Amino acid sequence: MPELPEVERAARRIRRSIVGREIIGARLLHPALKRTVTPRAVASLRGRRIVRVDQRAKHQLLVLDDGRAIHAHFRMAGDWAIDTPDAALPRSARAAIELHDGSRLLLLDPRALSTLAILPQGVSPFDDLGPDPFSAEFDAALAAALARRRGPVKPALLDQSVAAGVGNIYAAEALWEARIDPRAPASSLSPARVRALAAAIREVLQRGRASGRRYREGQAALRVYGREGEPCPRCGTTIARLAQAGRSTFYCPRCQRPTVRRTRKTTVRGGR
DNA sequence: CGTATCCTGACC
DNA sequence: GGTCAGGATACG
Repeated sequence: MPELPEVERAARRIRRSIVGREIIGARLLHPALKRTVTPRAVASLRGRRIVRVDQRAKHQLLVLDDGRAIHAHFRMAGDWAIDTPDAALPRSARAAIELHDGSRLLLLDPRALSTLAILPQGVSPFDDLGPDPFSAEFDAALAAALARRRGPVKPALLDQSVAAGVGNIYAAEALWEARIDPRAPASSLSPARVRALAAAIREVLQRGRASGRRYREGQAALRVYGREGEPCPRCGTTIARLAQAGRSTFYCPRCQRPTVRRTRKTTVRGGR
C-alpha cells in the first residue's frame, strides 16, 4: 500500500499510540529481517522509550530515548498495525514490538520486502533524500536535477535524490498532468515543462493525501495508472503502457508527446 | 543507463 | 505455470 500519502498516514496513525511508550520486547518474524538486524540489536530495544516518530518521503524513524532510532521502510507492501500481544499474529506480520501499555506494534508486509534497521544516534536516512516536492527549493532543484540526467524523465522521477517521496503511480500521474512523454529525455524538457511537472507532482500527491483511502486501479483519483486500454480522460485516446527500468508506466500517446510542436507556420503552445 | 534481485500473493 | 505488483539497490 505505500506511496507517500500512505506512509504519511501510517506514521501519523502509530504516532498517537506509540510515542511516549516504553518497549518491553521486540521480535522479528521473518528470516529476511533476521538477516539484517542482529538479535543483539533487537534485544537492546527493551526498556527504551519511543520519543517521537519522524517521517520524510517514504522513510520512518521511531526515535528512541537513547538517541538511536528504528528505521522502517515499507517498500512495496508494508504497513503498521496496532493490536495486543495476546491477539493472533496475522500471516503478514514481519516484526512485533510490545509496549509497556499493553499494546503491540506490528510491521505487516505480505511480500516481506519491508526493511527495518536500528540506527545509531546521528545517522539518518533523510540525509540521502532530494528535495521535498512541497519545499520552496523544489522547482529549481528539480530543474537542475533533470537537466543533468541523460535518461528518460520517468525513471529520473523515481530517483529519491531527485524528488523525495515520488513513487511509480504518482510519477505516471504527474507526467500525464504535465503532458510529458515518460520516455522524453529528462534534459530535453523546457523550463516551462519542468515547472508544470513540479506543480503536477504536488497536485497528484495532494490529491492522494485528500483521497484518504487507499487507491486502487480503477479508482477515479487515478487518471492513467492501471488504465491500459481505457480512454484518456482528457482526449479519449486509448491509454498505453510500457516498461521502463522494470516498472510499468501508463500514459496517453496523444496528450503526452515528446515535444508538442507543430511545423505549420508557428510553434503552437501546449494549450488545449 | 537498464536489469536482476529481494519476497509473497493474486490473477490469467 | 507464468506474470505482475505502490521500492530500492547491486551490478554490468
